[in-house]
Amino acid sequence: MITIDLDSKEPLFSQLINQIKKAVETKKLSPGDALPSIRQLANELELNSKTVAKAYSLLERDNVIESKGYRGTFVHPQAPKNVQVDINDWLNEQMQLDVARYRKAGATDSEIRIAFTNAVSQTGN
Amino acid sequence: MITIDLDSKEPLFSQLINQIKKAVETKKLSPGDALPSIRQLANELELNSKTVAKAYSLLERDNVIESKGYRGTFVHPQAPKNVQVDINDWLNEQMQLDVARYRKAGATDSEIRIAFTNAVSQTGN
DNA sequence: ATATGTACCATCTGATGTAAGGGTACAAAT
DNA sequence: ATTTGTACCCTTACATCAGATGGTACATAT
Repeated sequence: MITIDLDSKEPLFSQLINQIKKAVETKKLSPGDALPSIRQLANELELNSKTVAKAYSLLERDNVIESKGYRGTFVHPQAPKNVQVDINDWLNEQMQLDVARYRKAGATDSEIRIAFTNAVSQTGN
Repeated sequence: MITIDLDSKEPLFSQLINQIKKAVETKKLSPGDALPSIRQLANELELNSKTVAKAYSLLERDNVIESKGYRGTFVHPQAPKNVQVDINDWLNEQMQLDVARYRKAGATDSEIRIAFTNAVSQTGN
């Protein structure tokens, strides 16, 4: 059902995310459907469980799937809506605008990078 | 007049910038004063000319000094005003706000970093 | 016991960026 | 000829991060 291309430039966890999202779009996965457990899927695809866990946690953040602890992981009730929304698309747009703003103010790319590193690492996440 | 600490964590070009700015603040340097040429200063401080050139070009961008080509480099007429304005202060403030905005939207620090790298490197400088 | 998600610890590889140095060359002036 | 700023080329050392993997452990359930 899910295939992984080890030679792709696309990261493994990202391939997982996109394939699950596509499965929801194409109705191969419906709200409430159970997903394979992290360790199961990792075993089938011969991936590390941490890689699958990363994909799952990001999918859960975007409300595409729902973790129910010891009961397993399921497709989120609003998954069909939420697969359309990609936070990274929004993020890339905003970032382009912000960087353009910094450059227009005369900042060097190097200075912008340093300020960015400060903002991300200084302010705890 | 200018001293460089090779063991400081502060980059050499940055030490140069700050010392020249301070010299303007404390009136040791006045508008119109000639600065040592890039190669001269590099020789005196035993630095690479590229390092001094970097400091000078950043100081010129901030209108603290003024390059007059073959005639040399001079303190900018509005230097006393402009040494007060540090673009990096503004940059750090803005960046903090923007990153906070991204995080509030649910973005991972890793995703934020990737989007940032895209925005800076994809869009030509 | 076994399985669930989750949270830590750690390591490694590859990519990228900064800071700094070194070289070479140019036009425009003295 | 020499000096000015400036613009390229390339290299080195160092740091950080992404991606991925491995191990261990936990509470909560069946």
